[in-house]
Amino acid sequence: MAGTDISKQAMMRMPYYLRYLRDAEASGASSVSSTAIGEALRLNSVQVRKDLAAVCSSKGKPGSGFNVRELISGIEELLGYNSRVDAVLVGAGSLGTALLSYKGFSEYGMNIVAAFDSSASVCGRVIGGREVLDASSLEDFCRNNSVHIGIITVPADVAQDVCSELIRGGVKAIWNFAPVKLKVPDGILIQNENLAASLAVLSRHLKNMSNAANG
Amino acid sequence: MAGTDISKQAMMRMPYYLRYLRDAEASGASSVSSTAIGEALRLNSVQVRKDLAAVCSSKGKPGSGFNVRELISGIEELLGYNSRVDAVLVGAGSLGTALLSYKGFSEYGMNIVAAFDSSASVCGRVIGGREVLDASSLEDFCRNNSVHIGIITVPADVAQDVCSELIRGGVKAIWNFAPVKLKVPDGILIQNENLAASLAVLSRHLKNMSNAANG
DNA sequence: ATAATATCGATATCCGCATATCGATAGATT
DNA sequence: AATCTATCGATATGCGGATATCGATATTAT
Repeated sequence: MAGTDISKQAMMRMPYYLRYLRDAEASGASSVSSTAIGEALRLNSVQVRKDLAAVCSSKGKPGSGFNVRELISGIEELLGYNSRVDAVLVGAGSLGTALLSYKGFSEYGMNIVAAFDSSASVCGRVIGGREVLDASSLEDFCRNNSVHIGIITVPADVAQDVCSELIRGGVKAIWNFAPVKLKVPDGILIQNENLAASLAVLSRHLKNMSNAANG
Repeated sequence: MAGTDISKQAMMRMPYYLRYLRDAEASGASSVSSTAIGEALRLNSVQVRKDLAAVCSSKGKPGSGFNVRELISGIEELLGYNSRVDAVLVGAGSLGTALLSYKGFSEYGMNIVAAFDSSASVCGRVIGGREVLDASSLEDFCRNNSVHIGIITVPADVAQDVCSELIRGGVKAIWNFAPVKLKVPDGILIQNENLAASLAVLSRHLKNMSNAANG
């Protein structure tokens, strides 16, 4: 079945393809070549073909390329943009508040149904249209509402506890913004979104540049 | 010189090491073994040694391990947590506002000195203690203030324009939150922080799980 | 109809990074 | 002091993903 055999890396390129294809369709294109996509996205055309081949049964035709509409449908289907997945967010600090206020997630098929925090001063407040609930009810909430995605935006030292609680509540995939490696049983996915790590890469680049400049 | 020969992947693991080491130091440990680190962080001990060897001149000693304090200093130095790097943020929408409000960056040595937006309704507003400036002054601001890091949180369709402008202003590294592949000349680093891509990975996992369950 | 061009899919190669192996050395134990 | 154990660094192996090559096929032009 589609999806299983797609590498994580390829999956992460899908949103880029999708955006390009939507633009192309808006420009009136009905078919597009892997060469053109590759050029626009700075990807090898072979890689583009390989990625797209895994998306949907729609084959590319020599001479013309791929059918834009079919690819768009295929990728949207693959990414789940047409369906809705519920998620909970834990940790209504500055980053958590940020994500709660962000309007873009619904476009990606994700719906944050509830937010949690352990601090009494935050509980009860409404952020991004959702009331912040007490963290003690987290596990039950997940179980009762069949929530399978958890977003962790708590401080590092409590991230593991929150993680374990989410899993006990039935969560299968966790988006972790805390700068710690979480320990989870097999079958649970952790997707780390480590801002510190990204900054490290930026920092390395600047350092290398100044080193190169100064000898 | 330290830093150049460290892979991007290794660099991204550094914040995890640092956190672990700080915890260890707080617990009174003066030395720590690669085995212990690897176990805590779910990393191969060989990889840990290789990463740490690249950090600082401090060698690990057989029998006891690495000196905690020296490692911490080395990593902090490597990551630039002791120095200050100025950055500008472009796009004060919901995500941009989120990042501006986030207090954690200073801890990582990054200082967002100014925010920009093209919308008249947003310019002049104060977010996270910084006034939002008009986007037309972006390039000059970067040049005049020697800003070398740009953060892009604008909609996808204008991200490339903003990117080019940042580069003309002298920016050397860009943290890109827009879901597009930016085209830049050699020597400019783009670090993509694609939330849609992360969600894609979560989505794939859930899909695979339900497929596995339903046959 | 025929030739030229664009594009595809499949196979093979290459590369970076993670992992495994192994001899050497510091510290602990008896 | 002799021996044992933990840990290190260096070298070799393995794997996943990106890239290159090549024959085949569709479209376009003459």
